[in-house]
Amino acid sequence: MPRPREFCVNEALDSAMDAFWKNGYEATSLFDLMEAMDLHKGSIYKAFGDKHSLFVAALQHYLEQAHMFDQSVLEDARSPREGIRAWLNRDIKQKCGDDMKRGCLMVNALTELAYKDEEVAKIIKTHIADLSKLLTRTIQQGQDMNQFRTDISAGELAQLLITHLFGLATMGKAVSSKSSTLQGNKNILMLLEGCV
Amino acid sequence: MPRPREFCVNEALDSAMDAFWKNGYEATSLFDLMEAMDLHKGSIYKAFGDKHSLFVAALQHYLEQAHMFDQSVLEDARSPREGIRAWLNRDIKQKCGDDMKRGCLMVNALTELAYKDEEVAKIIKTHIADLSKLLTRTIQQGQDMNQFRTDISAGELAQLLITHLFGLATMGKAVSSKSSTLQGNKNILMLLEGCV
DNA sequence: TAGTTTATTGACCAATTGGTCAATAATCGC
DNA sequence: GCGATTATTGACCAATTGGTCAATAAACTA
Repeated sequence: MPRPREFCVNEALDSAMDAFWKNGYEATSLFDLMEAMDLHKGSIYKAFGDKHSLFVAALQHYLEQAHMFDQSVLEDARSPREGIRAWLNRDIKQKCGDDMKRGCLMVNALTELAYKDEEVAKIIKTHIADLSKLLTRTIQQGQDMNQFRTDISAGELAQLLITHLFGLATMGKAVSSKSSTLQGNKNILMLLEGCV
Repeated sequence: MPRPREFCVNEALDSAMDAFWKNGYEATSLFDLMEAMDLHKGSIYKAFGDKHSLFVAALQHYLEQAHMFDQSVLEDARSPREGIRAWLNRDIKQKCGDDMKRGCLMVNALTELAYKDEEVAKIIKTHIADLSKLLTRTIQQGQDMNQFRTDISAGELAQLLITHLFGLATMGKAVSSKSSTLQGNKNILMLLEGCV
């Protein structure tokens, strides 16, 4: 009985995500969002609530995709070592173009908002914990197969990897070269292997 | 012959730096700055120019202090390995309290602004290059003294360390525990040492 | 076709934004 | 004390901010 929605919620969320991704939360105005989503103010408020709720929705949208990606990359690999390598290199071809400069939406949000925004902080903490579990499991398997050093626990190596990824997302905004990033990832893998 | 300034430029810059550090560039309003610096609008504009110029000045103020700190920590250490260890742990006592959540002003600025702000991006690129030189020199010395692995070049290890530090600055905003950070730094040092 | 329900639209709003400027005040050399 | 020079002050501004709402439109059911 109601009048149906004229736009696709998922597509609109994608567009909002892109806008926030490039310019951050504060610097993205409602006007920017209207342009990006191709919607009028009222429609945005009706469908997503206020600006902050929209941001949270876009962030969660992003994290869901990221989690699915992480999971499949790690689990579909031929070996734990291959999985970690693929996970590190992820979409390195695109990421080292201009896109590198927008970094990772989660890292951007963490940096810009975590200090004062508990809701965003909590969402990201949960995602980090999930990712940590995923990585720890893979590394554990790799240790069992003698692919990774065992003098540092799987959990701690996972933590190191996540910190490295966060660093990469930031570093890419200043210096983004495909070859140096690839080289860096290769080195990190060497460090993980230790003395065989 | 002129009327002298009533405030200390350095102190005012410190206060502006703190304000930007906590809340970022966009989210810090002129009003916030007026309160933090205890100055009227006109005085700020007369002394520092517009908001962006003030931010750049505060950032440079921060980076000068950081560079002096990095330099002294690395060069005053008893050995290269000790230097890197001290550099990693830096002010870890304060950093893991509530202060951890504000992260590093440079990393914050890079994340929030580099995508669209060439001036800020350039300043940070230069600082990273300087820091990289400093670290590379120390690591090189450590390699010569057999304190660090030599199968990865000093420059690449330095790059890895900087990426790790950037990651730490971000990670601290989500998960900041003194013990886990210390443990992580210990692990990174182990990785640098390789098989002796 | 009438009625119910929800979506779209754009005019509208108060508050805040970054920024300007003319009046005033303070210091110095003379 | 006078003039030159610069600092401080706060009133003022246009533009933009996030957000609301009443009118209109579209779909479905009955």
